[in-house]
Amino acid sequence: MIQTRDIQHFEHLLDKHHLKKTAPRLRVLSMMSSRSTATSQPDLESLMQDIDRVTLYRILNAFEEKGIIHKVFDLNGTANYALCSSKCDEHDHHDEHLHFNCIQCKNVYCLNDMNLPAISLPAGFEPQGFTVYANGLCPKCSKKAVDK
Amino acid sequence: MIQTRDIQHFEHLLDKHHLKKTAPRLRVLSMMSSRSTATSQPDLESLMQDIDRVTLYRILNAFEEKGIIHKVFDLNGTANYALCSSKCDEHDHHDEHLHFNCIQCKNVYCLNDMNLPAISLPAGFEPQGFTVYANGLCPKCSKKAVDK
DNA sequence: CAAGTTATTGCAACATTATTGCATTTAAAA
DNA sequence: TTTTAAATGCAATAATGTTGCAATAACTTG
Repeated sequence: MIQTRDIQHFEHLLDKHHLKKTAPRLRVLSMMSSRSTATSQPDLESLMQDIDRVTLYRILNAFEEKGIIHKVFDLNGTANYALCSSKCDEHDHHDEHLHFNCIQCKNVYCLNDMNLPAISLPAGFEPQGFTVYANGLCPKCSKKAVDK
Repeated sequence: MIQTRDIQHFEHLLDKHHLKKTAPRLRVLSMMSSRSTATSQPDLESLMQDIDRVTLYRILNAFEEKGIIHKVFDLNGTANYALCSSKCDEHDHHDEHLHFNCIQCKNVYCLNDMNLPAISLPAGFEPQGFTVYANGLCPKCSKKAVDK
């Protein structure tokens, strides 16, 4: 459930990034924060049918640009969006966390607090960031598999 | 340059997966093997304009299903395709290698022979595979940056 | 707090990509 | 060679990404 302090947090977030506090934007933020997994653009669209498709598209773009949300691609290449951890901002947008794609329920989990081991690359490559995708069964689905 | 033994290899590959040896399929295989980086669907399309778009689409799907190629998403979420290492097959399709997205030239490199460090997940998650994406500058582009 | 300014929205239109059905063609098998 | 099963190419449609523009809503300033 969305609390008053969440609303205030969202408004602050928009303020911080010089984005106007509009109804569609606040609704997108509260929708995303109410979900434990990343949400695809089509899903967001059907969850908030009264927001225009193009508006949603632009809101997501603006949020991503500002470092408020990040984009994750699932196993089908569909873009999924999730709120960034509070540490991200426009200039230091690090989504170096781990993404988990469940092959059963298709949900995308952002496992923010995992620290990744160092990864070495061949000579010449100069990495600026890493993203790790794991696929398999999420806790819910692996539990179901055992229960059967 | 494509050698006779490559053609034979491709034909064998199709045979092995019970796919008919057709001209478009062989052309797609030789095109992909001639490129050091993964190739996007739009690029493949313009490289082989006389192959129908739908045919290309279906060829790529069939190849991926059989474990002949794998799909990599670049920073824009566009699918890029590359030949799998010879060890992949239908039942053991492990593309647990490292993908490198160059932010300059946009090329996608498949760094097959890197072994990834073990990655641990929260309790309940049962991973079946990992894919690591690094983004940054590839050897060519980082060299150019220094030269300037 | 009213008026002006600017960002944002929603609509229409268009571009690109993904996907399906079907008739025709081609490769492999008999 | 004939048969048959798969693959191709075309047409059509669906889904998604993107732009321009007029109307609207949010912020700013006097």
